Amino acid sequence: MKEGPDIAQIGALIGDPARANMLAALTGGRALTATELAGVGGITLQTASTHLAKLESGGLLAQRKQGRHRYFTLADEAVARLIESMMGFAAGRGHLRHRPGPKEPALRKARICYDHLAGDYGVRMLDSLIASGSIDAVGDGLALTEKGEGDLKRIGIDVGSLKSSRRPLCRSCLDWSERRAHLAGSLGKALLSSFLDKGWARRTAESRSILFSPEGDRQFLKLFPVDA
Amino acid sequence: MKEGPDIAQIGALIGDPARANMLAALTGGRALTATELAGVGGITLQTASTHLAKLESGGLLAQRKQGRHRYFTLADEAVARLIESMMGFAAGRGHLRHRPGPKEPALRKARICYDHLAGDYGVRMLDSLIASGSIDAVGDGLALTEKGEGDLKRIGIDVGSLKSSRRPLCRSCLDWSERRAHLAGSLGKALLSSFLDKGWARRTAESRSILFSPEGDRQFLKLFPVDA
DNA sequence: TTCATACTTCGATCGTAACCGAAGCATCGC
DNA sequence: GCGATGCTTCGGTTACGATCGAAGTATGAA
Repeated sequence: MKEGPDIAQIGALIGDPARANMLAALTGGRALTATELAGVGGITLQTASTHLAKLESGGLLAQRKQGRHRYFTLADEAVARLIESMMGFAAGRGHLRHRPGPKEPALRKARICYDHLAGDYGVRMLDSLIASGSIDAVGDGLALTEKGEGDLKRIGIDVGSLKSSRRPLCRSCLDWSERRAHLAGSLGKALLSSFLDKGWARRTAESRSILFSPEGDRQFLKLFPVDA
Repeated sequence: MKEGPDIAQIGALIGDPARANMLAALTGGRALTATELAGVGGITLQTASTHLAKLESGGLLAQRKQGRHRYFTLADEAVARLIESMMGFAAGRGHLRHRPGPKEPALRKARICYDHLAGDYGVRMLDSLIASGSIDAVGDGLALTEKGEGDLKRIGIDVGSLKSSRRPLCRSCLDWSERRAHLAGSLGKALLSSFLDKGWARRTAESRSILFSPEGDRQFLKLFPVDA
């Protein structure tokens, strides 16, 4: 009867709409203050405070006080993966808060998923990397090929240093808007960082969407063609 | 604000202890009646009935009426994966309903995880398959090698027919008791089935544990040696 | 020191959902 | 037909937790 991990606790933590909204907002990867999170949760600061305390003691959030602000982030990448996988699941069941129409077109085109690129552009990038033979889709997983390592070095990404990290290089992550996989893992992070560094795109202050500049858009589409 | 899938709904569904227990029980893969599920949930039949109705309308359960019984199963494999991934997550955080000690040794040794083998034996099997070169662990995923295909045929598993299925052949699944990966996917299912068919092991009526016969135990350990 | 901002804690209200007893259907065996 | 079993629906109670106003604490700015 009472065997195994307690799913109900974390289910209940995520099960409150206000808390779920906060967690989803933090999936954007950047640290947010209690006041900001109260905003996305649609609740007052007092209520948010108790919610945040619960989430923290439940191990889902980490906080870092800085001056009189209190910045919250997801506790680690495992939490981010859990939230994303629940999003993918919910999207597949049609549990949408919104009509799935093109209500937030920028968000569907390109957004940040914890630390890597998601949305139409994220899916396109992975498709293109697979089509060009830079990444092998083998079974359920992804693996970088030698050709891919060379190609990436050419656009300024040093795969060697990424390999030394404990975190997997390539990981596939289900995209809730496209319902297809995009590239996560340390390589996914490095690629997004490089786009931002190059000035091709920038993060927005309020939302999780990634805005490409006209020039960045052109470069991105050239670098990751479909039907390659 | 209101963008994306609704995590809170499914979180709330899983967040109730009675419902969580039922879902965890159904992770055992076999269909259970409403009365049985009431038992694992620790509630009366009436209460269970309303819970089950909610889970079904939430898309987590499927039911099949047979005579005057009503059999419930998880709606599909995606639900099973979600539950398992939440279990893995909860175990990693120390959210245990039980002390993590060897309280249920049989369960930790070998149990069913939806339709494949988990626990110490499940992890051992995958380790051994990788060590012998039957399965390649590449990046985040698993892939069957040619050698593996031959080895499996020799113990009576026709990989060809499995390949034709839409379901992935190999998938890695995080084991919550061992905190390491075991083999899921259609191959994981086929392997467990073959053990049961051969009479090496049998499922228990009440729990998710898999009981190996003395002879089956011997054969299994011989077939999947460690330090091979 | 004083005021303002950021946040937490307290206290009280309120709504919802979990729960079970009892009654109502449906199906099976006879 | 009859009773028994498996399950659902109804009604009413209860308990928990989400919520916010108000007051309290901490940090920074003037």
